[in-house]
Amino acid sequence: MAVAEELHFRRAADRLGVAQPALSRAIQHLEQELQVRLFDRSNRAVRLTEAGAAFLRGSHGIMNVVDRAVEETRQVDRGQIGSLRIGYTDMAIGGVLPSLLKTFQARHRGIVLHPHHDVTSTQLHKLDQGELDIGCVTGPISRAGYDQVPIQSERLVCVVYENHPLARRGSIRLNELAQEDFIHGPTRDWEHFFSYLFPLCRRAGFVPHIVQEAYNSAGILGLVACGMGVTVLTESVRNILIRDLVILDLEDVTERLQTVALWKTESLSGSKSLFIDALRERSPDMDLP
Amino acid sequence: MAVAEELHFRRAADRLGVAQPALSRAIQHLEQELQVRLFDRSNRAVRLTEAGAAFLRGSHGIMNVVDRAVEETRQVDRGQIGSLRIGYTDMAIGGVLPSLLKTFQARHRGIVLHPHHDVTSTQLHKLDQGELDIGCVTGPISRAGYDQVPIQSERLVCVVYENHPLARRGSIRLNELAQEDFIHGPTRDWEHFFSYLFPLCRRAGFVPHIVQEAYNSAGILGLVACGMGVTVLTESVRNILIRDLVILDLEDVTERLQTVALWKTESLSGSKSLFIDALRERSPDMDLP
DNA sequence: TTTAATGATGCTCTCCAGGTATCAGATTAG
DNA sequence: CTAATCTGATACCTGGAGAGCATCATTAAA
Repeated sequence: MAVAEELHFRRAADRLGVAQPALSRAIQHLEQELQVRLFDRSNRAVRLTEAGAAFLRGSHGIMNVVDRAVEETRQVDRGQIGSLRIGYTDMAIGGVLPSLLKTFQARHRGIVLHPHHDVTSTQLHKLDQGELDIGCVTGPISRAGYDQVPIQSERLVCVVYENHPLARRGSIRLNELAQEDFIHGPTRDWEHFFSYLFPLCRRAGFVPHIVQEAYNSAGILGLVACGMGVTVLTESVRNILIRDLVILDLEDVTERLQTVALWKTESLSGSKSLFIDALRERSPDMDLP
Repeated sequence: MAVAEELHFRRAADRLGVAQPALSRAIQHLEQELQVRLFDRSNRAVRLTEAGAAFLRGSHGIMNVVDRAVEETRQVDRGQIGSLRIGYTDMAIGGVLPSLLKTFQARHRGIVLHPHHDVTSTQLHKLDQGELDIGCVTGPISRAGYDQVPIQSERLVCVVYENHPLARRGSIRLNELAQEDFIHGPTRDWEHFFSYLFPLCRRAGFVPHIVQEAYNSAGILGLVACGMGVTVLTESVRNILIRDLVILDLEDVTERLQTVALWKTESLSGSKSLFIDALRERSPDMDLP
């Protein structure tokens, strides 16, 4: 490229910081390898052949592609560009996660976020399989080879329909629900949530009488609104405004449902650690039991 | 790329035909130069980092661009692709040149032809300046550093309007035009053509009485059709059918107007010599005086 | 505990790229 | 017409990058 631009071996060699003979031979080797004459050179003048001009264009292209590849690699390494597959539960997406994703996205335009809605157990499986980079699950989780950061901690609340006898109370105690019909999520999928809720009910002296299982939070709330029963969910449901529903605090339940971000300790890539940094920054004081 | 595909240094080294330590160090050097870790390698497993995956994609791109640059360069060298700037005169474009360009184009799809309409003197100038690759001019031309091939040789004919006294004759002698009004092209530009015609008239005993100059062949024929005068052109005007015009042979003019293709002897590129080969093939027996 | 597998490291040697000096051909100066 | 100058090519030599061999270090499997 230097010779093509200077059309003068000595000047090109000066520009490249090598001696002129070295450059002459370099060009000779190149021509030999390509089996194409790139320069017409008499003792007095150097000119590009047509093929040489074509190769000059090609060389510019090569330099561009190489530079871009290197630059992109470095950016990926620094996490400036990349992609993250992030799992989330109903609680996570109903709580802090949306604003968290939004601010992260605004700060790191080059990172493409791929959110996946899955319950905790599915997310754990996908993390194992490498199908997710970060899971946002009901925790805390202690799992070999995984690290976690808490992202939210919610009280439980009771949701009833507007005409329910308890609807005007504002807050109740958990044992007041002993005789109520419960609507809840699918037992198999929501095991992590139930493993929180059921011990609390047992402590309050009853086993919840589940009359209906819905497929997800929205379904549960819909069934509650129809008057088919009540439910206990996390306080993030306050963010969802639904007519005919009333949310009641549970006075005697101080336990909080943790939602944690979870990732394989190994293979901490640039974008992943940037995301985790953002999580840590957001909840510096929140600590796990 | 081999390591990234095999995820195994020894196998990759085998594939590349080098020893494993050499490959290990090559990767180390690459990582050092990029300042980016491309592989996570324990003693038991090799995996691409995210940056490594990015660089693998980049490398594929680089290989493609390099291969394409080399291939394109070779094709240009062989003349399989390229571009040719070809000048032509009214006579050339009225005669064999169109079919010549057409067959050449059909045979060499990769070569882009750029025709430029110019009179002989302009073409010569542009050839000197390197603004044309091949000129098709009124010849023969003897010019240092240039080669030529004849592409057509035409008789002169007289063109008159339909009601002209000579119109029914079919053929005439040149001196019968002694008293006629002549229409002709611009004296300055058509010097090459005039340098043929005027000596013939002088030999026939008269100096043509030019009453009107048009800008080009079409203009001349238009003025002739209007009855403003007659003209002498080459027989290629037979290819242009214009109402109200009659073409007469000139019995006593055996001289022929040569049109030749002309190019700088030096810098014979692939596509240029292919074009010249095609010209030579087309007129193998036509010889210049 | 031993064995096998696998990447990293140390050492040696080769050979290619680069440097210096010079040649060969062409243009310019006087 | 000769000398000077310019410019790319060639001859020869040297140093260092890179290749191979032997071996180490670590880990998983037997």
